[in-house]
Amino acid sequence: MARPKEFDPEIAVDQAMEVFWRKGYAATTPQDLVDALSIGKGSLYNAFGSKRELFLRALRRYRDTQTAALVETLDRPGPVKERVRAALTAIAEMDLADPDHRGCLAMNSTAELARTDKEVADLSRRMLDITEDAFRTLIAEGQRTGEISPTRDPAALAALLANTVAGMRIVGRVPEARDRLTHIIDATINSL
Amino acid sequence: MARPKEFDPEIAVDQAMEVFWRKGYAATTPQDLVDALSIGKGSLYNAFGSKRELFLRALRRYRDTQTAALVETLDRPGPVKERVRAALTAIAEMDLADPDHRGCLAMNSTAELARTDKEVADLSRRMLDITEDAFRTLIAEGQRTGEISPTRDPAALAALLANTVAGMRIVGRVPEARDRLTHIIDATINSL
DNA sequence: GTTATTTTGTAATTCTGGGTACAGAATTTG
DNA sequence: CAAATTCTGTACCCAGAATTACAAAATAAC
Repeated sequence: MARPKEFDPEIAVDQAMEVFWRKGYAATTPQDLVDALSIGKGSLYNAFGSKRELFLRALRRYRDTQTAALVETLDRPGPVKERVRAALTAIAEMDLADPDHRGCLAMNSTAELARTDKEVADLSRRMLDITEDAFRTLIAEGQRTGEISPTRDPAALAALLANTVAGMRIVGRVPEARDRLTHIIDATINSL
Repeated sequence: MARPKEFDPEIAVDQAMEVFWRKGYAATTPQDLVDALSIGKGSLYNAFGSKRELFLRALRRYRDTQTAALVETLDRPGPVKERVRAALTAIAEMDLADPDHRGCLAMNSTAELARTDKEVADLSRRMLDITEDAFRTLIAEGQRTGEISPTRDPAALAALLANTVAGMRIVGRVPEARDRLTHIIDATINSL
């Protein structure tokens, strides 16, 4: 109906996500975004309205891709405990391999903004819910196959595993985290 | 030797800690600090040099008081598992009772600053180390008394417990955390 | 009581963050 | 092609952040 955009908003959101992930919300300036997305300020504000709106889009995108990746890993065939280990190991390796030590955008945002921004808080809650659901389903399967004791409460165990993931993503940001993360994974698997 | 300070720097650091804890580092302005400490800007900068230096003093103080409180709880008499439960419950209740949902200053600061501020990152690592040590000692005691299986690796289990605490303090900040935290504690105790 | 020293409060000061205004360019529709 | 509409880039704007400057005040030492 009129002049078309010269950039792809979806790609732009992805790029914005990287910036927010690396620097945090408050520390990211409009100029950082303009530089990273390679568009003008006019286009930025025309397309996304405000820094916060763009941030929320980026955070939603992050949640969706991350939870999908976790569910995908947990859904692969094999013994249940091995699948849990694979998922935790993937997360640990991801954090350790990242030279920027960005951790998890959602947990970082929770720490930074959950108190004042309800929308961010709800987004994080949703992400934890999805993570817990995925673990609960897996644990129930493990109890059917006999890999996990039927006396354990799947809901509680799932909450614990989701919490372990959340913790790892913060702990993975402090220096010399490798041994810590390895210990956490080993002890977790031995606790199932 | 000259004019004495009209305020107690120790108390001022405590008050600054409260502000940083509530608002985060970047979101705290010198004006916020001046208001909370009830001193002038001149005094603030004369006494502490810069916002960052004051923040680091506050963070150190936080680490010291928090770790001391945890160690104190874990050192109380009673069965080992009950002591772990008491410590986790105390943390959960603290987070749930706080109307501001501030979580843990050290973990919040890690999420916000660990990537760029080595001093903050090292401080957080130290706090995790102390926490882990306290749990490890307790677990060793549990293995001596037979409360905890001797086949388990105390170091790994301690890392897991410290990580559980770290996770809880983030997770406790999202809405409707009570059930989640209760589940986490129950599953943790059942995993020992 | 004078001097030296440190603290205090107020008033600048500088810089940046987040955003707006606007003129011109690129489209679609008819 | 004209009209209507939406995008783009540049320039501008204003508030507030973090600090500094400085004069006046309070004290200790002599």
